[in-house]
Amino acid sequence: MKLDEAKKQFIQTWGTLGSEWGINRTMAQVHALLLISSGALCTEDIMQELNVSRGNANMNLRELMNWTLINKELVPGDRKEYFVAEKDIWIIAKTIARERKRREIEPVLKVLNSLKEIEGDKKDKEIKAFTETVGNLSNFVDKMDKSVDMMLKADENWFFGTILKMIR
Amino acid sequence: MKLDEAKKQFIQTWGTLGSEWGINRTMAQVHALLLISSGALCTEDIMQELNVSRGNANMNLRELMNWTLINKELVPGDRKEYFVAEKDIWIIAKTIARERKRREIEPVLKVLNSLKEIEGDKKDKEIKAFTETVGNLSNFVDKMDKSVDMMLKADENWFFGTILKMIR
DNA sequence: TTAAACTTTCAGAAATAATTGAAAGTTTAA
DNA sequence: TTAAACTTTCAATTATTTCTGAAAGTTTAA
Repeated sequence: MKLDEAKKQFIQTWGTLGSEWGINRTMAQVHALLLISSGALCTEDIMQELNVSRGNANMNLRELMNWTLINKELVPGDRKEYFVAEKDIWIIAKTIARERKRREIEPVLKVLNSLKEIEGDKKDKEIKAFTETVGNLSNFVDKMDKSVDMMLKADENWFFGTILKMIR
Repeated sequence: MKLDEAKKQFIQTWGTLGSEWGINRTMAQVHALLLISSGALCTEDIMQELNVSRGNANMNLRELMNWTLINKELVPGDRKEYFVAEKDIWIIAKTIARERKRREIEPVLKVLNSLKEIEGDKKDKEIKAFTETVGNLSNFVDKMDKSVDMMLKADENWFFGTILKMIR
């Protein structure tokens, strides 16, 4: 396969995966493009490669910076801003895990905890069913949260080494 | 807090989390409702509790059955179909992991593997950057995939026990 | 049979999310 | 200063996803 065709497919695939996981398709595509580029790209490059408007490119670049998945890079003697993606997949994975934990898991955990105490007869089966599910879920999400913390501190080889030798 | 208010909040929270993770909000809400109900509910119940149309309720119930997160339950002497959710959180987590792996991770892995071989000069820096990122990513996704397989075979206590004692 | 009870379908409507592009804002070199 | 080079904003538009509800389809009891 030719490089250009392969790039297109990669960008397309990554965009689709992103949107299946609740991430704006273009943001995922910009990320994909920067991931496979050898050097830094400017807004203009991204507009051309992905056929998107300046506003769209700018917005998603900013968002990727919020996620700390890309960085600005200055080219001496050039006023334009250039962007590079972090290329280390383990660092990328940890960054995404950290952000989603912060934005999504932690708020849910707070709500779940606040729902543990319900007024009324503790023998009532509706109250029992609710309390039990919320309790189990909160317990589970808490363990997930702690597992993510663990992963965030871990070294890649040690992490997968330990996980993968668990069974085989 | 009163049960009714707590139920509302739970359903709302779960719906929001679902849509952040690329799952239809209503599907997540129907699931939430069934998770905290003590008995089986029929389509009518769901339409009322969530204020959704018959078509919407039906569609999302079917989808939840596809995911095997809920089951039909027959009530003797009643022609209506009733639905119950699996309540064991570990089983739910494994079901979701298994489905997302099958629907999303595996297809991506196939594409990544097909993109490893690129025509052209292997010294060219564009080709090098592409091949390296795709290689690393494919390697990483593969390990993720195997980790999910491991989790799918594991017992909850052993799984979290092992993970959580890794650091602390 | 048949008709009531129930489930499914799907075209159109509504809601939500993403995108455009031109104007406003900012920075920099001279 | 100032004007060219660049970035950001945002109202309006477009695209995508979800939902509705009536009609069609199916099952069952009598």
